[in-house]
Amino acid sequence: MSKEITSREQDYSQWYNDIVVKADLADHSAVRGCMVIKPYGFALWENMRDVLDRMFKDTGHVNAYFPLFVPKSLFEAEEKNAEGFAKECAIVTHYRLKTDPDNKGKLIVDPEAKLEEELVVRPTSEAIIWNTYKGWIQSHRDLPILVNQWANVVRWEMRTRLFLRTAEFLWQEGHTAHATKDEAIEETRQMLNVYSTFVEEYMALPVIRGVKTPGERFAGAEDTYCIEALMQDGKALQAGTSHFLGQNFAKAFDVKFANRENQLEYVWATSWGVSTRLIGALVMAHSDDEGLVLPPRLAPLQVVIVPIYKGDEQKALIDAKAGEIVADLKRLGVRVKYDNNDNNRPGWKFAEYEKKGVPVRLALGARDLEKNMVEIARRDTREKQTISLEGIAQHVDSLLLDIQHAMFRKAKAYQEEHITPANSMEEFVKLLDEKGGFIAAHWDGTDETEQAIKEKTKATIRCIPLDNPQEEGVCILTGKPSTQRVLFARAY
RNA sequence: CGGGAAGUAGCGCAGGCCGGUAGCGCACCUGGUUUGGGACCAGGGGGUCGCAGGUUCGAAUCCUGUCUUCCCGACCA
Repeated sequence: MSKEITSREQDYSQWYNDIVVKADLADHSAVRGCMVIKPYGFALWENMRDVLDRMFKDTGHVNAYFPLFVPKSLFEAEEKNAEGFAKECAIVTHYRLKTDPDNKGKLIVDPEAKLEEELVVRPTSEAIIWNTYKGWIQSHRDLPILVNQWANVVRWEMRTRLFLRTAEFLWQEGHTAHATKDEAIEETRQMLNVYSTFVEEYMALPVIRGVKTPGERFAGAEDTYCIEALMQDGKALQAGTSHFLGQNFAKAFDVKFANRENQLEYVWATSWGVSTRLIGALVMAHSDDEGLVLPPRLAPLQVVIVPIYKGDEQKALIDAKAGEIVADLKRLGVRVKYDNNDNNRPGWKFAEYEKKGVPVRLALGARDLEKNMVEIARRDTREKQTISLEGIAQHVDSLLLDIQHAMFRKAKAYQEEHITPANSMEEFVKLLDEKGGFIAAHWDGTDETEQAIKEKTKATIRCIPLDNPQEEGVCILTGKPSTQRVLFARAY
């Protein structure tokens, strides 16, 4: 049992906080609700970012950068979007400080330096981007525009948690413009697929792809598609969203193009994003009471080699052998570290690298060397075995792939076990309290019913799955007819 | 933003009622012995007691304000 990490059983929230801090992913900062992402956590984000960036480029997108500040008049142009974010905006009202005449050495806001128009710190960039696109688009030949930006955004949250909900976070936001509705819808769905592929194949986390109900939809969107993942405590987490924005922003910012018949039409839009919240999902989906468990494809460090020796003579021999293994692994593209720091003993290193979620550990001692063997331990199952050093690099490389797949299968099995049908409110509440996970239930399709269920149970409709089977039934709350089950859950 | 708890060395905590030299464990530094699951011995360094005011001869301790974190609630496209 870890000395530093609260067990999941004892306190799931504290367990999560402990992992994030003790595995060196992030820390609280002096700014309320804002975190410092530490080098190890940022390395993880960089790996995620690099994979996603490649996937975006492979689907024809290019990167650009738009300002942090949005003039209030632009921000309010798309009314629904503005209203949706109004309550959580940070606003810049002044541009200068001055020395406090009554309190030497202190600064005050200079009342003379009030901005004529306030600047909203972007909670998302649709407004500034669509204002810009207006100047980029005249003809159908200018379309589509397929732009992504990697950026920070600010949402003034009341209650924050590292990675899951912070006042400032890092994300990418794709903003595309299209000549036709169908093409925009196709883009929205394509990016949803990019996200689900990334989360499943790289994060080893199965997701449900679906569409949000009007009540859960992005403000200003016609349709919000999402991927929903399940955490170990049975709560759902929205891992990514892709919005079909219709012509809402084109109309708000007057963005028209001349079609082939030289008639002016409003442009069709999408936006889509994933954030550092994915790191929170990764932690909560796979980790255990010993610490972080990382999927090999994203782990900053995939393999650590720990030497076990008595005296400098043994150490020199082990150093030499480990050097060969490191070189072989690097040739295979494996991210490996040989930790022969003499300040810590092997047991300490074992615990340390388990805490940090390194997928594979090799322990190499004098005894092993004599027999040409090595002890190999996998982080996901914590299994250990002693195997031959012959072909060790290839063995490790294929073990990394095994771990990647095993982590996905385990999470997939958990997800499948936690999608449960309910046919009455009693059953629904009992399942929520005792089992958690997604509950598939009939719903009459109204916002009122959705809200009523939320107030009663804290569960929300996470999504209506794509390709959802159609099935006659009655709403669990109102008894009105329904044609399909939707997925409810308590969520982050 | 409401209700509760907390903030003292890098980390975890004691001290606080009852004001009077700021402590313990881990970590850190030096030396030595060690090294197959979080080593041991000896010596040593490190603090504006979250911050700002106030009471007092004197404040970690009492009073007021404020900031940050955690838990519960409200909020969360």
